[in-house]
Amino acid sequence: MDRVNTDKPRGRPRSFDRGRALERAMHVFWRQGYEATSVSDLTRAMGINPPSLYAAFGDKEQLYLEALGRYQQRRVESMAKWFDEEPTAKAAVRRLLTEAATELARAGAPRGSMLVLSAMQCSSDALQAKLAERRASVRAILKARIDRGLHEGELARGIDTDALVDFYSAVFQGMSLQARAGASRKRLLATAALAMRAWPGG
Amino acid sequence: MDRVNTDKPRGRPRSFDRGRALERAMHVFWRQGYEATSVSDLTRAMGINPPSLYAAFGDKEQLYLEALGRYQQRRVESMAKWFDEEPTAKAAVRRLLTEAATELARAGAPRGSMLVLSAMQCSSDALQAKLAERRASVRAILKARIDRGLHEGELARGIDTDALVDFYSAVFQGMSLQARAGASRKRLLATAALAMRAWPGG
DNA sequence: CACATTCCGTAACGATTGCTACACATGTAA
DNA sequence: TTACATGTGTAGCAATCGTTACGGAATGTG
Repeated sequence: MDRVNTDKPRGRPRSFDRGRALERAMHVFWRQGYEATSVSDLTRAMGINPPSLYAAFGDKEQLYLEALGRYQQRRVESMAKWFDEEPTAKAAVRRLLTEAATELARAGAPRGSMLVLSAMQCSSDALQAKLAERRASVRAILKARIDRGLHEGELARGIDTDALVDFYSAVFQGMSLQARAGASRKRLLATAALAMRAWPGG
Repeated sequence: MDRVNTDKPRGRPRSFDRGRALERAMHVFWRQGYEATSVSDLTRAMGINPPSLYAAFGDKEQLYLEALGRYQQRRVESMAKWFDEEPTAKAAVRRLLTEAATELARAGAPRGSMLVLSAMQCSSDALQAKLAERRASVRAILKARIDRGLHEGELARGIDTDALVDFYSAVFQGMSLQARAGASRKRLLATAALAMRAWPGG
């Protein structure tokens, strides 16, 4: 529903960069979570006043969902690339976890995955339901890659790929929390390496 | 500094059961987190009015810490028992994860570990620091049990027990988040079983 | 120029937040 | 009974919450 400005815009033009403002909002939400971020935190970080925020983004919840959407889009693109580059499901999962170790502990960005952290940083039931959908969509990408390994014969028939997805998702979520608590990239890599020992068939 | 009431109490006696009220507060905090729980949520659940809450527990933060302390104490006691009953470090870790699968998905209680969830449900830096200490103390118990296995020759010399502790902590944290998201006991058990495949030496 | 349209900044709305002043109730001690 | 000490309930504090009404500023169109 976003008009992409092919028509000539009428009225006073917006005096700030919408994308840049969204990026700033994303970082604030990522660092503090939905509930703990106030609209005045947002307006301060975005460099605009409340009416501009509401005109451009709807309300706090819509802004959060759009910010999370931007975060999720990038993560999904990265995952798709990694999964495509790696020849096997096992290598793909290893790649996911090792890249995660670097991303989750990156300096200059909030620690941990915004998507994982969002799970508990908000209490609205309506919002929680939407967040669950988004997490499910990321989970589905991982499951698709592992199932592909199954169909290609990399994994023995009868392997419970849902259980594998649960396990590696849990490891990723745990790494996310540990990154949040200050764990170094090196320690996250060690956890990722141990997790790969659980892959079927060694 | 709590006087244990061996002396005769003077003045009007408290008209509610402090322990029962604390228990109710614990459940509310556990379900909703620190930030998302308002004092009026607490007073409603505890069946008392704000002045009674403040007189008996200090303020919202102290009440949270005391409620979390009660939760933590029980968890620590359980862990100590399990770790003492199991003959090896590997069996102890397996026991921890399988018991966790049951506890985290127990009906009638909030899903997930209150201690794990607390990591991101509050934004005060001062509070975060105290929560980090508590998580560290639980982590230390696990590390002590694994190190015991090392000293008893169960684990090969040179094994990085810190890495093992990181890994199994991450798995526990991930299971906690998945329990929160609705994962069944059965699926949590499957994750626990996969995690045990990463134990050194199979 | 006027006009319509859209955005910006100020300023404030009602609701809720964590917390407490105050008057009264209820207990022990003299 | 009187004095003291403590808890309870009402009622409301200042601050902040998410949100918006309003008037003026900036643009395109006639």
